[in-house]
Amino acid sequence: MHERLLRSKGLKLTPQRLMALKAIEEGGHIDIDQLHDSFNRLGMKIPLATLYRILGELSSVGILHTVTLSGQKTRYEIAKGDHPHFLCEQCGQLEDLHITMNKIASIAQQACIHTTHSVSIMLHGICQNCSAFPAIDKEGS
Amino acid sequence: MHERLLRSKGLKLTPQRLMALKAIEEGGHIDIDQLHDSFNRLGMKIPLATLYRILGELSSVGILHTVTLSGQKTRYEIAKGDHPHFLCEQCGQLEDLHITMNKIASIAQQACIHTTHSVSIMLHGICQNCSAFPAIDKEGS
DNA sequence: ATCACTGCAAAGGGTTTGCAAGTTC
DNA sequence: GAACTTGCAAACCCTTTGCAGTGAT
Repeated sequence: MHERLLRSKGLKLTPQRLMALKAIEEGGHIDIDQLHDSFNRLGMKIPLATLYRILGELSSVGILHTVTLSGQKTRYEIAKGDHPHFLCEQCGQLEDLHITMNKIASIAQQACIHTTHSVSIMLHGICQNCSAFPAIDKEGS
Repeated sequence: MHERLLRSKGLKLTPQRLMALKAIEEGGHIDIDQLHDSFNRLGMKIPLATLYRILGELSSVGILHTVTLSGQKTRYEIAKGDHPHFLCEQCGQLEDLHITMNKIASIAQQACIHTTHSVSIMLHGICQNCSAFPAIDKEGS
């Protein structure tokens, strides 16, 4: 399945690439360090430099999509079309919002005289989990 | 005017801060290098480190707003409430879109079960100027 | 005069690159 | 076997920080 993806882009199948795709698929929206940890947990040593290269390639061919966040590490997700995200300001978790971008884009487009190719929308707030347990510090003190 | 802003935040009036605010106000959405150039053009030498510090302070007290872009330098604008932006993929210019965020946010919110504090919306496309002169390369070859 | 701010230089962190060795097809 | 990919180390940003000197109130 990921094999098809890679082949379709003319990329060779390597364990590193397959593992990266698997981890990102399972992890949802993860940054490079979380990805690196996924490798380590399975005993697969991989240099960050290689991960950066893999993530860059997969992004540039459109297999991955990057979410750039102010002051935070870039998150990666399997590309599945534009959609809004919700970022929890407390725990940093990123969630997909299930709404077609068309609605939003069409409204934004009303104010925009240019040709729009894509729209990125990020909501910032506090997620349900953090609302329920506001004092819990994930990072540990 | 900028004097009031700084005073209201308990910040001292310095030529560097006033100049930064003036340049950002005039420049619209500029990055730190463009800001640095503004200083240089007027013969004001200033280290980047100081600019970073000034921009960080003014942002943290809410006088400035930062726009984080994937793969590009952060842009700064005078904070004037949330609003969508349009980023030209060709020339990189950033424009304000004049539409209330409420409309967009309310639609996005329909898909979002969490409390939302802010919304950032970025449209990506080709601006009018670049559509008219697609071959012109601002950077020079 | 005091506290805040700037300038300078050096450190820091994330990301990229060159090249040799190892893999995939 | 040819082309691509990985691993390693070093280089490269951009950004932050420590500290002494300067400036604002």
